[in-house]
Amino acid sequence: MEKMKTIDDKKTQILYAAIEIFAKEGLERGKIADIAKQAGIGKGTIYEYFKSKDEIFSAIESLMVNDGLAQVEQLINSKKSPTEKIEEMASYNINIHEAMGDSIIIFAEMWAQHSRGQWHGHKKTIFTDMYMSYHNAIKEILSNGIEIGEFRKMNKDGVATMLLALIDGILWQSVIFKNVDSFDQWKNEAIKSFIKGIKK
Amino acid sequence: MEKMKTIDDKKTQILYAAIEIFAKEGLERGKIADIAKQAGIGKGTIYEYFKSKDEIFSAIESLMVNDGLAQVEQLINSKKSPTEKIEEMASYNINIHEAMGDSIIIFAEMWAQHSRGQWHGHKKTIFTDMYMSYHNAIKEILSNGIEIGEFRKMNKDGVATMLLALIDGILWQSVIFKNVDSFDQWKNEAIKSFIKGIKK
DNA sequence: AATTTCCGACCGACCGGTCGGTCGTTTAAT
DNA sequence: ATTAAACGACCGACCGGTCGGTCGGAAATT
Repeated sequence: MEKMKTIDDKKTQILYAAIEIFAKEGLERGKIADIAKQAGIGKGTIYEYFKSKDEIFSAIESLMVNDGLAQVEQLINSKKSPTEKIEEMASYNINIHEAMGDSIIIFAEMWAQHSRGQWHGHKKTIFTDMYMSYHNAIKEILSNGIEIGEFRKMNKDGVATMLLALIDGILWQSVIFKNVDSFDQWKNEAIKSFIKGIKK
Repeated sequence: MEKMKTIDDKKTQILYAAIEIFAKEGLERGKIADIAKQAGIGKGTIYEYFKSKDEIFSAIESLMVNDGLAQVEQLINSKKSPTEKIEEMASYNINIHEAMGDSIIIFAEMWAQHSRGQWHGHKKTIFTDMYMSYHNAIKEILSNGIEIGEFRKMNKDGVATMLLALIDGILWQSVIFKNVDSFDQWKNEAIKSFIKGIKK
């Protein structure tokens, strides 16, 4: 177990180095040698823990996806009102870059990889699964809100898609216009408008 | 002049081949040799018309960006009501993939490239300019709508950001879940909700 | 009209640099 | 002393870009 832990730590160390490099350079231009340097280890060592570059990338995806899903689950099971839940989910996800710092850009890489993959008819990915989970979580909140009369009747799939779209889109714009200081204000207006759009 | 036309046609021919290849493989994995093959010409010939792979990519961006901006300008100057303008803009942009077919994925590539570019502190790109244009166009429509009492008072930057985010996000989800047949329904619900959120 | 010269679009074999992955050796741990 | 972990020089596949040569047709010459 102690040994297991050591291995996990090293894997994590490599993973975080890889996140930084891939975010900065992209999957193709980010070199294994760079990751090794960033992690402060030798290049060969990386291959003691991962079979290939692709495996590293997949591991990063799992890491991030699982983080997000854990957050959602926690939120779903909390005692807040539907409106608060929606607000919180949007706010949390839009602010995710505060927690991730600049490495947030790695999501762009993931998007590019997976949209290409989906398009090629590859099997469903962990990434699309994540979207489905989010989508369903939101639907659940909406159903609940409608039930207790907090929200109007609506096409729940449409609205769930909309909220996810909103979260993603705002996040991306914050990446591109990263020096916009009134971002918080924008974000709040967006969430407020969204809530107004679904209120009874 | 006749010669000029020939050159333009060849450039266009290469560009469309490149769009197909880059959409399918990404900027890094899409090989010049593949583009040549797709265009039905020799590899060397490509370099008669473009200086480098990057230049081809830039040309593709200009092509797409300019198309979008022309659309926006036309819409802005039309005689429709602000509400209709908003609806139409959202609808047009969300449906853009109908016009572009599979090549829509090249936008993912553009996103990835530019967010990375921003990170590296590159100068503003044609891509960010495009966003600003859209943003300002939406603000103008909103201002007008508020003036004539069709929309409530709001933080226009926030709402413009929100609408752009929404458009992008929905578009992307349609790419990832491309086999969703109720997409139109979702789209309409999203637009309807948005409008309700900004009505007076 | 026939013939020669000239042109430049087109081509793809080739070159040089790059980088993922390997492996024999060194170092550390037990 | 034995085993496990770490290492980085090395290999070779790969690919963007180059360049000398080809060839069809236009212009010049006869």
